[in-house]
Amino acid sequence: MDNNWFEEMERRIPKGKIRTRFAPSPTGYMHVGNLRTALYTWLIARHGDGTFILRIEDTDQGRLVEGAVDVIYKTMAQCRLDHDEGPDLGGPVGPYIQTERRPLYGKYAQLLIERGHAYRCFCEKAESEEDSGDFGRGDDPCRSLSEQEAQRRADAGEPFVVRQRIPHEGSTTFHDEIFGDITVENATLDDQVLIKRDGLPTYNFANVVDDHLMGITHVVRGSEYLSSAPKYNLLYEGFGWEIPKYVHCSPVMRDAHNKMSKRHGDPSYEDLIAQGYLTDAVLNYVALLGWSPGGEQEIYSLDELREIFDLHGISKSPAIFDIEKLRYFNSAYIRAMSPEAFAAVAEPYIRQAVKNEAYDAAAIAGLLQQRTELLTEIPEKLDFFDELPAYDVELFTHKKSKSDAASSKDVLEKIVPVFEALEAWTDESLLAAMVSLAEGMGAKNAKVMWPVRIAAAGKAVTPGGAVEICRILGKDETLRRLRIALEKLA
RNA sequence: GGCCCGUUGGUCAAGUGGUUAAGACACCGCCCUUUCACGGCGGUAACAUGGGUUCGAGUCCCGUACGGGUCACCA
Repeated sequence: MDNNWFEEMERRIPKGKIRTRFAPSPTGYMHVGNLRTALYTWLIARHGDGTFILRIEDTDQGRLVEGAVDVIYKTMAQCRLDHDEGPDLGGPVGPYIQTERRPLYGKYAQLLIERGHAYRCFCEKAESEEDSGDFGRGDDPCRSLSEQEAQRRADAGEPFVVRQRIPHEGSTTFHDEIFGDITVENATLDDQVLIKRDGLPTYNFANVVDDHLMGITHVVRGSEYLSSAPKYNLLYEGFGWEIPKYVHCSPVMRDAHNKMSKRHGDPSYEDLIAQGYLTDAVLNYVALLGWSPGGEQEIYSLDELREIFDLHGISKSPAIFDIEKLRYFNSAYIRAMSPEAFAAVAEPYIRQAVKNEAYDAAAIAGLLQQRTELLTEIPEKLDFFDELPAYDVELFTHKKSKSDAASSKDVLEKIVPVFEALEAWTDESLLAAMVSLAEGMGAKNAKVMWPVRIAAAGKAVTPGGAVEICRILGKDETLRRLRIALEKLA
C-alpha cells in the first residue's frame, strides 16, 4: 500500500472550522424533510462561521434521474442556502460527486482488509430474504477465508463484495447530539457490505470515507440511519479516524403513521411554491417543524435563524406537517411585505383574472395584501373586475346594515346623481359622498356602503369595500354598474 | 420477530424535581367594522399507562401499551 498517498489525503483535510455537508442522492425531488435537513445543515455551518458543502451521492446506478442535480441546485439557490464547496464550485477535497471518487473507496476498503476489519466475500448475491438474514451475522463462510485464498480468488477474476468484519463479542456505544448515547451488542450487527459487486461503495461506506476526507464535523441526517450508526463507529475505529458529531433528525410525517412522500402525493418544495407559498414562509415553517428556539417568537428570517440556531433544540420525535399552519405563516409573510414587494409578486396572479389594463394592478394589490393567504387564491377574488357577474337581487338583503331591496333602491337612486356630480374620483371624495348621504338619511354608513358595493361588484365578498372598489372601477364603469342594479331593483 | 428509538391539547411545541402545565395554528364566542379579512379580547382542549425513588415527578428509574426505524450488493 502506498502510505504516501494516504498521508497526502489526510493532509488535504481542512481543520479547525465547522464543516457540514448536505448530501442528497439525485432523485429529482426535494421533499420537505430533505429541505429541512438541508436547512439545519446550512444553519449549523453558518451559525458557526463554518463551511457548507454540497455533495452528490449517486452510488446507486439503478436510480439515476435525469436533471435531478439541477433541481437540487435550483432549490438551494431559491432558498438562499448557498454552499462553499460542491460539484459546481469545486474545493480542496473534491471531487464532490461520489461516482467520480470511485477509486478512493477501493483503496480505503483495501486498507481495512489489510487491518483485518473487512474481508472479501465471494458468495452469490442473496436471493431471498431468508438467505440475507443469516449471512453476515458472522456465519458468512468467506469471513474465515485466509487472506492468501481470498487474494487468489480475486486475482482469478472471481466477483466479490467487501464486507465489514464486525466483532462477535462486546458492545459498541455511539453518541448522537440529539439522542444521546446508544449502546448495542455487536452480535446484533451484521457484516454489512462496504463495496458492492459493481465496485462502487455502499452509502454507509462512502459516507464514512467522504465525511472524513472532507473534514466534516457535523453529520446531519435522518433518524432512519440511527440503527446503522454503531457500525460507523467501528469503521472509524478501524481507520483510526476521529468520529464527527452526529445529528439525527426524526422524519417529517404526513400523518401519525406515514412519512411525507411523493407516492402519497405530498408536496415537494417546488409544489409548494407552485401552490402559492412563499419561499421564506416555507423555510420558516420547516425550520420550526421538529426544532424550537424556546421562546414565544415564531416568525424568523433566515438571518435570524442563522443567529439563534442551536441544534440542541431539535426534537427526538417525528413532527406532522400541518399545511394549515404553513398557510398561516404564508399569510403573515405576505402581510409583512412592503406594498411594492407584494405588488411585484402578486401582479402575475392579478393579471390572470384582470385583463383590462385600465385597472391598476398595484392598486388592486393594495386591496389584496391584508387578505391573501396564498398567491394562487388571488384570481378568484378578482373575477368581478373585467365583467360584472350575474347576481341575484337577494344580495342586497343584509341583516347587519338593515339593507334590503327597497332600501338599496332608495340609496342607489340617491347616490347616482351625487357620483355623477363628483369631480374628483378618489377614496376621500367617494367616502365623503357616501357618508354625507348616510347622514342626510339619518342612517349608518353601512346602509349606503352595502348596496353600493354589491352593485359595483355583483358579489358578496370582495377585497376592499365600496370606496376602494368604486375608485378602481372608475367613474364611468361604476355608474354603469349602479344603473344596472337600479334596473334589477325596479 | 430481534435490536434501537420515541410518546405534553386535533397539530407544532415550551418545560430539564416545586408552574394556576407557556405560546402558536385550527376551532368556538365577543368586539371593531362598508362585506370578507386584518386587529383586539376571551373560551374549549394535553403530560399514553402501571409501579417505584422523593417531602414533592410532565421532569429520575423499571415494567406495559401504542407508534416509528432497522434487520439490502437502496440511500
